[in-house]
Amino acid sequence: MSVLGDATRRVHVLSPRAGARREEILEVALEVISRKGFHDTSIADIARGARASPATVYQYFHDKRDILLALAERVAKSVVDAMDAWVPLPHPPEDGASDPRPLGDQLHAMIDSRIAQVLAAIAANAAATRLVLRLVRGSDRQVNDVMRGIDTHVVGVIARDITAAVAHGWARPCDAPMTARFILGGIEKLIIDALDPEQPIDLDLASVGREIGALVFFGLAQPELREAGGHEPR
Amino acid sequence: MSVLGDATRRVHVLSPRAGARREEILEVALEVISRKGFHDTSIADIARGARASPATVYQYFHDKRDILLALAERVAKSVVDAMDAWVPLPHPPEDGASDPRPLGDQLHAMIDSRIAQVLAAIAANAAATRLVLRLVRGSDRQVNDVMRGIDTHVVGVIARDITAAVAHGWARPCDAPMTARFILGGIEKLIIDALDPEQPIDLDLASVGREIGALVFFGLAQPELREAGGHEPR
Amino acid sequence: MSVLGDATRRVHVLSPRAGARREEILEVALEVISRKGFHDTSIADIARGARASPATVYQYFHDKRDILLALAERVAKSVVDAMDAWVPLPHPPEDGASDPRPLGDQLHAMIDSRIAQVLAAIAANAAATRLVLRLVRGSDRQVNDVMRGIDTHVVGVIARDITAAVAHGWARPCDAPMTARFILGGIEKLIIDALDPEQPIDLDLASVGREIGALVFFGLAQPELREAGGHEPR
Amino acid sequence: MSVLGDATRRVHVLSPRAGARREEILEVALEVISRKGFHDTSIADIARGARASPATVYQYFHDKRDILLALAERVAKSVVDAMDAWVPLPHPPEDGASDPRPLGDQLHAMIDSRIAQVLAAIAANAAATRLVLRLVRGSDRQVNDVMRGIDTHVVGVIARDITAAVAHGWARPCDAPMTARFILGGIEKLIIDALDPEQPIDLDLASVGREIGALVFFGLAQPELREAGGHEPR
DNA sequence: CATGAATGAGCTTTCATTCAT
DNA sequence: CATGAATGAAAGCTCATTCAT
Repeated sequence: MSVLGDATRRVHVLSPRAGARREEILEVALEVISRKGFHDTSIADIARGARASPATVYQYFHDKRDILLALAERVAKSVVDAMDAWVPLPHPPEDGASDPRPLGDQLHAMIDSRIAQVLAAIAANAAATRLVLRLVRGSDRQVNDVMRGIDTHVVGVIARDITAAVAHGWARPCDAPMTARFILGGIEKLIIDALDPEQPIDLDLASVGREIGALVFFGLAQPELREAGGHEPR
Repeated sequence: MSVLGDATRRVHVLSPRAGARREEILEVALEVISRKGFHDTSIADIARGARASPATVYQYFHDKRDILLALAERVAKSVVDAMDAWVPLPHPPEDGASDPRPLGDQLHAMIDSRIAQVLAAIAANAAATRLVLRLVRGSDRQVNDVMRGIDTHVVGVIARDITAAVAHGWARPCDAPMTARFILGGIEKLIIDALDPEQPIDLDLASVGREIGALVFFGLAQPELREAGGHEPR
Repeated sequence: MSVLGDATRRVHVLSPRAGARREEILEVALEVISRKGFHDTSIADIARGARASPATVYQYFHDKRDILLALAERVAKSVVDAMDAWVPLPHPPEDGASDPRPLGDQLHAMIDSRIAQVLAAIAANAAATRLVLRLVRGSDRQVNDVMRGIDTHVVGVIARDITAAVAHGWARPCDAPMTARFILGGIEKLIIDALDPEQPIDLDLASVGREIGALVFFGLAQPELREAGGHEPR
Repeated sequence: MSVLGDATRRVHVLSPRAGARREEILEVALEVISRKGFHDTSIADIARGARASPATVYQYFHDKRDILLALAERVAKSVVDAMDAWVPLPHPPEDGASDPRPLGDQLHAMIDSRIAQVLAAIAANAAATRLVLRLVRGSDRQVNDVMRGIDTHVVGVIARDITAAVAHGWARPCDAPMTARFILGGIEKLIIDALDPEQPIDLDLASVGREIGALVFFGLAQPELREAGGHEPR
């Protein structure tokens, strides 16, 4: 059920030094592979980047594929950690207040903030994100599984938010997982563009958050909350 | 400005017979590459599929890359054609009517139908779609350009719809291109899943269209149209 | 049951030219491998010997191991053919004669001639023999099987001779397969020496035949035949 | 003239502790190499078996080849020792007796006993034997020399026996070295089969000794001794 | 136009061996 | 004395690409 594959495959427990070296190589691999793609990256490329010989790389990884897998698992772990961190957020906003307007505003603000958080996290890990977006539906079974795992996890968290909102009467009933997937896909698409090295559209994260937030808010909120939500988000 | 690269690269003007052979090879290439990926597909694979020798393939394509490019352009052309066909749709719905309710319904229905059209087109060209989704941000410059071209075109058409709707006062003001891109990304994500050969979620196109249509309608429609749009779309 | 593996593994039916090239490469491989051993022979070595590039070698053989296997099968075939050729020999010598002496002589002569034939055949195929003797109990399963097949076949033919001789009352009863194996081993040992490139004992085939022939004759013949068999063999 | 290479090559004089470690490593090496073959055994394999690191192995052996050489010399020493132990046996059997029958019997029994001894020794050192039989005509000059040395020594001992038997008038005149080599080869062949891990023919050492003993006895004994030798050997 | 044959270039991978700690 | 770490060197293998027929 875990998104991460078991790491017990690693030959031995690595000494601290060796662990650091391994990490270093992974860092380089992430950078190069996310830039050139897996197939166009040779072990020599990675070794060169880590100022080591190809043979050295093979002391830390069993395979070329093993590097990719380690990378995928690493990214998966960081994504899962990040998501788990913001899970507790959706507490019922201001139950004491009777005025519906603030509620709508609060909901809208909450959505905006979520989206902004995702965008910020992604912007901070451009290489990893690029890797993930390149790896989508690659040809390696195990890596695919890890990637699907990330996806499932993120979708799950978003869907849970939506389900909660529906349960609270804030959002209209809908197919939460499908909607979550749609929203995630939309966000990813915008990010792919922002990360495109050829055409660096200087994506203004704040405005993206506002636009998408509005779409999602109005698209999902119950009528009585909608009227209030249009003003001054964030 | 054209999405398609110029075809003057083609070695010679091909005789009708030869043109057919070329098409045949492309057909095979599309099938194999969309299934195994570009790097894991060898010229021999393609030649074998076309019951020809590798050398023969080189009489129709200059490069391995050239095959991919031709494929991309082919797909681009078909996408553009498809999009151009449904562009004329967004005529102002029932200008004569003064009742805002039908207008909301009509808008909602229109959105649903658009989405359904896209989904249907994609479902009918699974191989091409898989290819496109695998090719996203590949490492080849020219192919990238073509892919971006497709994207830009589709986004443009959607954005034009949105802009029109805003102009007509049906939709609230928004960043049309960004919103269009978001919507396209969402749809693509759902499709990626549906096409995943490992986990063939039998995607019910009708229900997808309804869900996404609702989200988009409520997300974009002006308040006075919204109340009416919730019923019986399609 | 056949000593030879099935040759259906070969990718396609080879054109005459290609068949010749393949044969040529095998020839070189036989020479080099029998001289340097399998592990110390690189594909480059073989390619060089055949005035081709390593890649060319791979057009005719799937593997490095495949070359060895083809070689083993080739040798197996030639050995089997050779053995089958002399099988018909052991017809009952001179049934009409009542004098036991000529019978002993004839038997002894027959044995000598058999041994001489084997030695001659081996001497004529020094490289193949060296290969076989180096390959004994190698680490490849399939090659091992082929080698064992050769062995079994040769032992079987010799054992049949012995069994026949026992049935005719010429030889004393004995464990024919074990005896056959012992004789074969003895002959092989002498050959190994003769082929040793370091210490080329100029093995006089005639004298070897006489010595071993005598040992075998006296070792197996029935008492009444023995007395006669000591003179003028061959 | 010694079968053993000179041991002066050893890097330093080893302390008793170190000598034991070296022995331990050799033990492991013998086991692994005899099982997998020299080329398919890595230093890491040996080190792992000895619970040491590859670097440690290099403190006891100069080379990978050096291990093999040490192993060969070790085996050579043990073989020579074993042979030397049974050399004194062929004392003239019962000179006082005038009856030729017991003499034939005794000779036959002696031969059987010799063969049985060899077989027993080999059965007790399966690994070493397997190693020797795999090493036959390998590609290393020095190792080859050692192996040839073993061979020469064993052949020499057997040949001396034969020569003595001829001198005593027990055996018919023959080419003793060649005959000795033939006999040794025959025995080796039977052993190779018995040790084949794929096809473990449960070789009954007693019956092998009897069969081969009879063949050798009848094959070599003078006519007047033969008649007597057929009964109850051993 | 088709293709059998050949290959240069390059890649992944292994392993004996060294050396600073 | 032991070893973790590093690597030079080489091997096997693949494949896009060319060319004479």
